[in-house]
Amino acid sequence: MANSFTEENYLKIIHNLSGSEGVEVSTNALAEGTSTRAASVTDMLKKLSEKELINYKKYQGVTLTETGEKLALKIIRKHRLWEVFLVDTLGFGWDEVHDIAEELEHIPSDRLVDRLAAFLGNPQFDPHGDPIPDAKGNMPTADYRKLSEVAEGERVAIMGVLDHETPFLQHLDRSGIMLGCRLEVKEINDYDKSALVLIDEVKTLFISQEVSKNLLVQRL
Amino acid sequence: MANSFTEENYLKIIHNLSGSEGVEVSTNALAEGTSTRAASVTDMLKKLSEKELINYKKYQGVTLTETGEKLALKIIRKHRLWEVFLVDTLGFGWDEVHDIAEELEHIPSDRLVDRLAAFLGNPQFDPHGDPIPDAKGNMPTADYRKLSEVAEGERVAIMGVLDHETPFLQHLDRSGIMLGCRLEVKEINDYDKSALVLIDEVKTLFISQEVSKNLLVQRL
DNA sequence: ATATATTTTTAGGCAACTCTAAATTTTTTC
DNA sequence: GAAAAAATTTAGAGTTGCCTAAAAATATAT
Repeated sequence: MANSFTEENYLKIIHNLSGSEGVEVSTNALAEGTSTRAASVTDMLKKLSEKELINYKKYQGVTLTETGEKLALKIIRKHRLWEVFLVDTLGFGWDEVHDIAEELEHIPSDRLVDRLAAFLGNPQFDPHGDPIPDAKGNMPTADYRKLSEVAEGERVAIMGVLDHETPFLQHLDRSGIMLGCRLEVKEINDYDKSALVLIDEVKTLFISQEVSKNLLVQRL
Repeated sequence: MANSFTEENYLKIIHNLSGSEGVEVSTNALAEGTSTRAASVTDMLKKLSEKELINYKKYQGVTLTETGEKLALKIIRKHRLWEVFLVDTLGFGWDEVHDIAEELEHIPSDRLVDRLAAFLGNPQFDPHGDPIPDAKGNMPTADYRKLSEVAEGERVAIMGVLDHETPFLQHLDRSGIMLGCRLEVKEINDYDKSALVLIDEVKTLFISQEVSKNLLVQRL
């Protein structure tokens, strides 16, 4: 009755695609998320459904059951704690840790996770600003806005990113943008919605809407 | 051409059963080591042989090729480094880490291993006293003797264990025996070869031959 | 040196997870 | 509200790693 690496990945991806409201996830979305074919997804959905980890009715998409949700949160907790470890303890860049954490998240010892969390100081957010559920599955709350939704004149701090891909994170690195940076939105260009921002009171920079849509901020 | 979790386990076990002289390992020994049946072992040996990771001739046992040996050492390096991490960094007992390290050893990033080693201070020995190969596969040398081979009157330090199972390690914990302890062999009982030893100049203790055969020591 | 015991391999098969191709259901469009 | 398009499921099959039962090779013993 243990759950395989593959099953765990499905639960995690269903959770991520399902959002906080627990919306139905489609077979095709899962095929894309798992990099497999839709037919393979259907097979796995039957299996997860038999194990009562998901609610599945043919052609209707899936949601996690309570048990499935708990398992998903456990895996997400592990993934994010390992990311903190890789960045804070081992000195990896935030653009390098996703794939390694993807493997580490399936190591199955509860005691390991709890000790790791304690060693790291029970962090609430990972290196990309994503919340880390506690051992009971409670997510720290944090209502962030996208930088693209901030009005001219507002002063905000960068709290997270929505795009976790290496190219985006490296672009931020090259621009000198990192978590915790303080921004003042000086001007928003009417034509392309790019923003002129003052970073940490020292440097001004243009940020395209493409980028600002993927930056999460909090009012200062 | 990547190697699976299972293949890696075979290489590691072949290495461990093969000893430093690279002696042939039998199918049955592998069946025992992998907790599978001999027929399954034969299947896997064919596969590893095709990949040129082992030298295999039917009915003749197997040895590692140079490539196989390098891979095995890499896995052993990872296993032992993770054990150091679990004990030194996370505070696990030396009797608790084997199974977790057994999983962690298959995480595949070279950069991860190197950074982990650096973070731990490039340790040469794991919590059980086993040598940790460096990134090139060189084993630190250490010629230890078994405590059971030490003569009356000698003074030695405990450097490692041969039995890695939880019950043995817990027995040592309860007896107050740990790596680095200094022993003076006061007396060896003729009848059952048990030894009366003085530990760290403060405490005397009887050690059965069963135990002393599994303790590795070095002359002081 | 031959019979017996042991070890190892072959043969055939099962479970997990994947695939392609074809069939079915749902959604969209006119 | 059909017909066309898109999404999903079924059918049949491949790979990996495991199994049992039976056959073949090697080792042991008298």
